[in-house]
Amino acid sequence: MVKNKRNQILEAASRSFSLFGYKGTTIDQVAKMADVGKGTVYTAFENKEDLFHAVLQRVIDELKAVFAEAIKEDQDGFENITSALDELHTFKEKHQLVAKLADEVRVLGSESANKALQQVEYAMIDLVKQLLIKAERNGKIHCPNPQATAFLLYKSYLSLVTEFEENYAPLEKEELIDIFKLHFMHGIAKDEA
Amino acid sequence: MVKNKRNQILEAASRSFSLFGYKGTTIDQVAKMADVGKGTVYTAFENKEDLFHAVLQRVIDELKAVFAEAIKEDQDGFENITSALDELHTFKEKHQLVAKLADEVRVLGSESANKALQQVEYAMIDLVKQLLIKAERNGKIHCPNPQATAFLLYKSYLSLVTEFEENYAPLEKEELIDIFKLHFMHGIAKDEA
Amino acid sequence: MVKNKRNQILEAASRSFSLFGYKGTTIDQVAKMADVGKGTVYTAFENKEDLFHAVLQRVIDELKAVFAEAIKEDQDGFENITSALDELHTFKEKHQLVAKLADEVRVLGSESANKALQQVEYAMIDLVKQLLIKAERNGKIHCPNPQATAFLLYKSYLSLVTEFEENYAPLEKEELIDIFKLHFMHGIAKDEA
Amino acid sequence: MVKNKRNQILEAASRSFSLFGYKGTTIDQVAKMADVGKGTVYTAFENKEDLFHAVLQRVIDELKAVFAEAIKEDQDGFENITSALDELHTFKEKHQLVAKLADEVRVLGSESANKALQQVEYAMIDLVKQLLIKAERNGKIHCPNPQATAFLLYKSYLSLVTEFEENYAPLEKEELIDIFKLHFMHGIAKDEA
DNA sequence: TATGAATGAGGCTTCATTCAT
DNA sequence: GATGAATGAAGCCTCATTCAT
Repeated sequence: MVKNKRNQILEAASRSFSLFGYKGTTIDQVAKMADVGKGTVYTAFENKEDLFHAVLQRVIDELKAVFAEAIKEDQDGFENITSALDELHTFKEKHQLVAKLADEVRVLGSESANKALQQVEYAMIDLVKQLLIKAERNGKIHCPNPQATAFLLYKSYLSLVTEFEENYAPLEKEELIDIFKLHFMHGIAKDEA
Repeated sequence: MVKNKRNQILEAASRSFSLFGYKGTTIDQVAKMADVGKGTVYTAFENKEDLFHAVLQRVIDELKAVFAEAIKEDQDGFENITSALDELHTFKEKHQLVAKLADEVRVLGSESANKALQQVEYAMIDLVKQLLIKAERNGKIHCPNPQATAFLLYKSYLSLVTEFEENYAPLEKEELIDIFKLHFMHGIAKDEA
Repeated sequence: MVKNKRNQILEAASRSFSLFGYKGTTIDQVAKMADVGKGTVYTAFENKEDLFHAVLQRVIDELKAVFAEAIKEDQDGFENITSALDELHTFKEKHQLVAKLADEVRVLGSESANKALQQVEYAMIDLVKQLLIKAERNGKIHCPNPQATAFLLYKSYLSLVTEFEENYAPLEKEELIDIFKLHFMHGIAKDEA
Repeated sequence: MVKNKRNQILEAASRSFSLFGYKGTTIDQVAKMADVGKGTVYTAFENKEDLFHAVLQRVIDELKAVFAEAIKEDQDGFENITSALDELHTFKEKHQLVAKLADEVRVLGSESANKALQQVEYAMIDLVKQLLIKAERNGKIHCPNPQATAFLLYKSYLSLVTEFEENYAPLEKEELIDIFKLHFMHGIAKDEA
């Protein structure tokens, strides 16, 4: 069962990278967590970086799929940020992993891993951008720099579901959506000068 | 001149940690960049972690000082986000370093370094929070969850001056301020339903 | 063959510790002498001290075994120092190693190694003491301070087979026994024949 | 005061070598204990080994002097082992240092240090040997192998005042003498009283 | 194909020694 | 002459990777 072992390893690596980061993950760890021999890791993957790459790719693919779904369903263009975030939120853990790996990659950054990771981010941010553009065309929002807005939305979401939860307070999904509505949709200024 | 060599090393370490991260930085590297012998690093610092800690502390202290200034000058309470960001922006590089180190620490996190870093973030986010609360009392803004808002403002700022610039486009200070005004002060919704 | 490599290393370490002492022995040395890679040493032993400990333990165990034999065979109680020394002498090299390691341990003494080493010495000296006490009860010898006598016998034996041989003259087994008979038997014998 | 500093260092090194051994003694340690700068050690001594050598030499010289005295006073030839040991015992600490250094030297043994140390031992053992020979000529003792006997006497003395005291029980001078009388005098005396 | 014992490059740290002040 | 900051060789240990079974 080639695929089976490979998946065990991928799963274990995913968990380990997420918990301990790239340098903090040893092949021994992964092998043990996957319940396979150390050598087996090297029959399934070229080397540590290749394994990292594969973990990344899997997350990327899953997230892309979610977004492909999301964009199909959203016909009105960002009208209901609520449901979009709702959808997004079902993959909170995946995003948390992405955030962790992004840290890693920024820090240790083998070029290739970096590229792979940026691919996800680009894809997701670009998707948000498309939604924003559509929404503006529909006259729903005012958004002169959709690139920056999309970037901010995505990054803010990540920050909230990773660090904020960790260091300040856990957030219910409703609170999370409220925060987004407040800040991005409406703004905090009381009387708009 | 004790302080001189120590500062050379601190400076070099700062650059190296910023570029390659904690694990990615070797003492040999630092020594070479500081143009001192490897052993010299160990006359100035107990060990690698101590050096890291010192780099962190220096940034922390500088940032704390900036913020102490900033809060004094802002008498109206967040009225002019413009000038606040302006002030903040003079320390862009320091923040970029903090962001990098924060990644490191989150990933490799020796407890002590982690504590030190959170201290800065707490301090800065708390400071923003105070400004927000004051502004709300003055009726300038509507802000039901100042903690979250402060967190978002700080993190968004960091994201923009680090990753956004790196991956998408460099931002002029004016653009940066515009982005903040647009998103946080006013919001992007055209007619608020 | 796990035990095989482990034994190669143990053997090599034994020789190296014996020749160059603890500090004077490098892991590289041991690895080279054992004809294994440096890393292999660390698959078999936790660290250098652990290796030292293991070497010590092996000698200890061997010597304990010899003594267990010796005491069984001596039914008359130290009557025939000749045969006792004879027996003992078959492990001359081991004792020489113990002496060397004892020097090391006294000098560099990690507590644990020290404990281990004293265990052997205590065991062996105590055994001699028991023999002395038995012999005295049987009226064979006069020995008011068996502790001191046992200590002296053991240490003298060690000195003779290590330093004396090294610095003055090699000793035939018969000479060694003669020396002991002369100095200690005649000294401690109650009725002088 | 050249001699003064040099003596401070010699004194400090003596203590440190005695306490921590050769490898266990750092030049920093010695400098601190001598209350001089580290560099000063190198103005007074060529290098660490030279310092060690000097410490050794000083002990050697002192002990030689004691023995020179001892042999003059003993006109009867080993008749009164009591008074000989008595004399010897006033230099117990020196002997303990010699024992410690001897361990060191055996372990780390630079040839030169080894030679130096053996010189003391040779000198002292030889002196004992002369006494033994004289005593035998006078018909006081029976001693077919004075070399070995002298060696044993000296080593036994050292063992008793170092290890035995440390590990078993402190010895009063009287006890020590009794032990020697018991083991060696009665053993080697021709006519057993 | 799966395994894990074996490997060695590379990193941190210590400390004897030098040299500018 | 005295000093101690600076140095780098050398030692211990980790871990990605290989290879014989």
